[in-house]
Formats: sequence, structure tokens, C-alpha cells
Amino acid sequence: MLKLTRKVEYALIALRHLQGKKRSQLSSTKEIAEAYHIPVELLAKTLQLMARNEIIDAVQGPLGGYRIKADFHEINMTDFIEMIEGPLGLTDCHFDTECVQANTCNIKKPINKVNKSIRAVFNNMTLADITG
Amino acid sequence: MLKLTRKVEYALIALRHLQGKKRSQLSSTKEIAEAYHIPVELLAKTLQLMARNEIIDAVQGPLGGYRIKADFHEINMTDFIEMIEGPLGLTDCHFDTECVQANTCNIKKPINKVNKSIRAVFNNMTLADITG
DNA sequence: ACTTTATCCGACAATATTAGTCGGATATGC
DNA sequence: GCATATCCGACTAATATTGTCGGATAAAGT
Ligand code: FES
Ligand code: FES
Repeated sequence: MLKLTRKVEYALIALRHLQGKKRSQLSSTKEIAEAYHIPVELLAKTLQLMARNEIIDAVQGPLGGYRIKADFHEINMTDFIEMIEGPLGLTDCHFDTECVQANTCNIKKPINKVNKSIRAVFNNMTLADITG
Repeated sequence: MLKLTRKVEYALIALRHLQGKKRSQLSSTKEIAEAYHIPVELLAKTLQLMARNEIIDAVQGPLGGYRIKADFHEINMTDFIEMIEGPLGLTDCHFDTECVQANTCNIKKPINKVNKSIRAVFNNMTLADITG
């Protein structure tokens, strides 16, 4: 259905939440999860993933939590999405070479063209454009 | 993963196959399925769907099969995709209203913006652009 | 009329992907 | 030391996609 995964949605919601805070203030997973009715554990993973990728900062221990680290203008949406949900493309064919149709396929080229158009949309868009 | 379903792929492959034929010549489901190693029954459904939507013509009985009916320049890709795999959007939230986050959601607007950009890509593209 | 081959269609089963859960680790402020 | 936070992998559940089956209707050839 050509849709983003919930993990990406949760990530965006969380980032937007963090944006509403002062630079140095921390928000815990629990706080965010409760505010938007997101399953804690799942959100936790997403936040951890973003921390590993240096989009946010993690502070451990009690009173710990997350805060924004990166400049959202510099985070390209293609990278962001691929970071969270893996490769971004209209079909599998073009990642794994095991497509049964591969030899006889007559739509490889056209599909690639569309792929590029979609990627372009996200490439020309930063995190700031969305959370902004 | 933001991908098109196989049904759409199969549909495109089939249409492209039909394009390689003379206007009046018919191709059967079996013929196409075998040429590209597509499961017959699944392709059959997709072809039936396209026939119902008057993109192709169906002729029953032995010697029957399908032939192109519509002018591909007039078939918009958004319509085509939605015809085959249902509504086209980045998230479910914006179709069913049952999203738990709906009340507190802080990314509705931005997501809608992206949605529009993606739809625009397909809106400005006809079947002819792909099967070209 | 009967057989063969084709589209047609709904219901079903298998598979893959996504979403969510659990158990236990490490870090740190009090 | 205890409470509370991040961290992480492995697991289960839910959902969506993909593929299958059984039986119907249509029409050409015999
Ligand atoms: S290569 Fe897989 S369908 Fe074209
Ligand atoms: S309305 Fe569902 S996440 Fe925004």
C-alpha cells in the first residue's frame, strides 16, 4: 500500500515532541509514550535507534531521557526513513537479485524510473520540513 | 518499506506484454503467466480486475484472452495503483479514523504534506509513461 | 450435444512483514 | 543499595500480502 511503517511515525511524533522542549531538557520514553499512546517498548527501540544514529542524545539513569542532537535541516528524509525502516524502493526486485522474473522482466527500467521520482521527493526534503 | 504490491507489478508486466502485440491479437492468462513465471491464478485475478476497469478487453471461450482497450495516456497512475491495490497513502491514519493517536497526534499535517507530494508524483504520470 | 479451453469469482491457505512483548543487562542519581 | 532510566536481543502476535482451490459461465471445435 506504499506506506511508511509505524516506527517512522512514532519517530516523527517523538522528535516533534522533543522539539517542543528546551534544548537541554530531557524527555523519557515513558513520558512520550504516554502522551501519544504509543507502546513503550516499541517507542524505546525507535528512540534507541535514533540515538545510535546521533539524531538525538541519550542520557541514562534516573532523570535521564532524550534530547535533540542533530540539526534537522541537515537530515535528509531518504536517509532518515532508510535508517528506520530499511531500503526505500517500490519493489524488492531491485535489492535482492533473486526475483524469479528477473530474466524475463520487462518493467525493470520503467520501475526504476518511478523509484527515482519517489526517492527524489524524499531526497529534496529534510527532517525540518516535516517536524518544522 | 513503501513498496508497490506484486499485483501492480504483474499488471504492468502483463500490459507491457499486450503492448507488444497487434491491436486485435489476444493473449491468454496462461501465455503471459508462463512467459514471466507469474502464478497463473494470481495473474488471472489481476487481469480480470483490469478488464472490469476497462483497461483491457476480455474475450471468453477457447481462443479467448485479453487485449488492450484503454488509451494508456489517459490512465493516471494514481488511479491505476488505487484500482489495483487500494488507497495510496503513507499511513493508515488518514483513511480510517480509528488511529489511537488521532487526538494527540502532532504529525498529521506534516504527513499529509508528504502524502500530497507522493501522490503528485503518480498523478503527473500516466500508464504510458511507464509501459512507454 | 459434448468436450475443451478460456475468463470469471469467492473463499481459503501459506507466507512475509510489521507491530508489539518480554527478560535481562548496564548506567547513574539519590 | 535502590529506583529509574536507557539498552538490546529474542520472542510472539497481528496483519497484509501472496498464492491456491473449487466451481461457475462463455464460446469454439467436433
Ligand atoms: S525484476 Fe522482479 S519483477 Fe522485474
Ligand atoms: S493520526 Fe494516526 S499517527 Fe497521526
